[in-house]
Amino acid sequence: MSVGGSVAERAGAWASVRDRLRERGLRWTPQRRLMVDVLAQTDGHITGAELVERCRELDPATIPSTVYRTLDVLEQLGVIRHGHGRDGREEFHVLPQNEHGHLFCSGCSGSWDIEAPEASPLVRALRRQRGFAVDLSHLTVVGVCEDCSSDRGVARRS
Amino acid sequence: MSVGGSVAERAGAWASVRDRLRERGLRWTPQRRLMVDVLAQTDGHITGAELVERCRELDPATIPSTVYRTLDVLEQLGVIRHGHGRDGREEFHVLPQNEHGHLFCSGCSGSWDIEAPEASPLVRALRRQRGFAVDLSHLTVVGVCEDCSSDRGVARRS
DNA sequence: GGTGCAAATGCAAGAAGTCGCATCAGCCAC
DNA sequence: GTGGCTGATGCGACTTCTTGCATTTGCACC
Repeated sequence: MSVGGSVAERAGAWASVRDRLRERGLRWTPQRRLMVDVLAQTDGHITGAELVERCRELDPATIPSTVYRTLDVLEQLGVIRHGHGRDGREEFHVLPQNEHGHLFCSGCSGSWDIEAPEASPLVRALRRQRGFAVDLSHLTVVGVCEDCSSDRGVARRS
Repeated sequence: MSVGGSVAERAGAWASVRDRLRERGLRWTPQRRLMVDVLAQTDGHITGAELVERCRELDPATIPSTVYRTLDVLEQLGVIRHGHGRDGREEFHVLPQNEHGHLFCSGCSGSWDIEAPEASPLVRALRRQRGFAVDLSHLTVVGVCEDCSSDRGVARRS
């Protein structure tokens, strides 16, 4: 499920999608090929709506429900991982190498990654006290960043 | 912004909404009165859709956009606070006394509260390292609970 | 009790998904 | 190369909000 970091390894991960689908009795269709092409050119994050739009640029016949269903399948293969952004909308991490969460500022709408070491106090505490295994890629922490709190307490919708 | 915990204090908090609105030049309308009535009978959490439905039971003429707009206003008064549930849908904490976050299990869809002490390792770390002020009421941690991880790794949509 | 202005409402259209179902088409076996 | 099984697609309807705009109405002032 973990995928390497070099350009070649990333390309390999995408190239293997076709075979990984077939191994599971799933199919390699033109629509899925298009989506994989688009995702292979994407770094970091993408929302469902953005992906639909980019696919439509290449093939205007793209249907949203197909895109969302294929995203579910690709998530099962581990090549993407979904989370929820600051407004609760779905967001996908492409080729999640190092699982990470997100920090959102409700003042300036800024966004930062939270790497595993930074989250580990919480992750460890929850595991120890509740036996709960946190899905870090799914973690979104909302609050106010340093810059915004020194400005003033703007409380925008998040 | 913080509201007491006894029944009388809670009732008082709701009763004061009318005057708190007027103080700000805002209005007390039949629609808002209805919503406050419904919320006053609500413990803990409610989603926007649930609230719309309950209001409609009492007044079938209830319009969703009015409800959502009023929720924004009530949040500014501090009597509710919004967050995002496991599926990213909006969820409101009614009369937030002790700010808390949520833990969701993607296996069994179970939900637990995270109180401040439990989250404090993360909150403190982010404040110290980044000057970031976490909004705890907005925190939703997704993962797999003890029971589900001992069963097997069911990976349902979250 | 009336008047006027700004706030709220109602309505309609739109965004972002989600779901059920009939049809289509990969792909495995022959 | 063909056929058939089953997974995938396309489509339409629905959910949950969100936003713009015309109309209504609360309420402060006279």
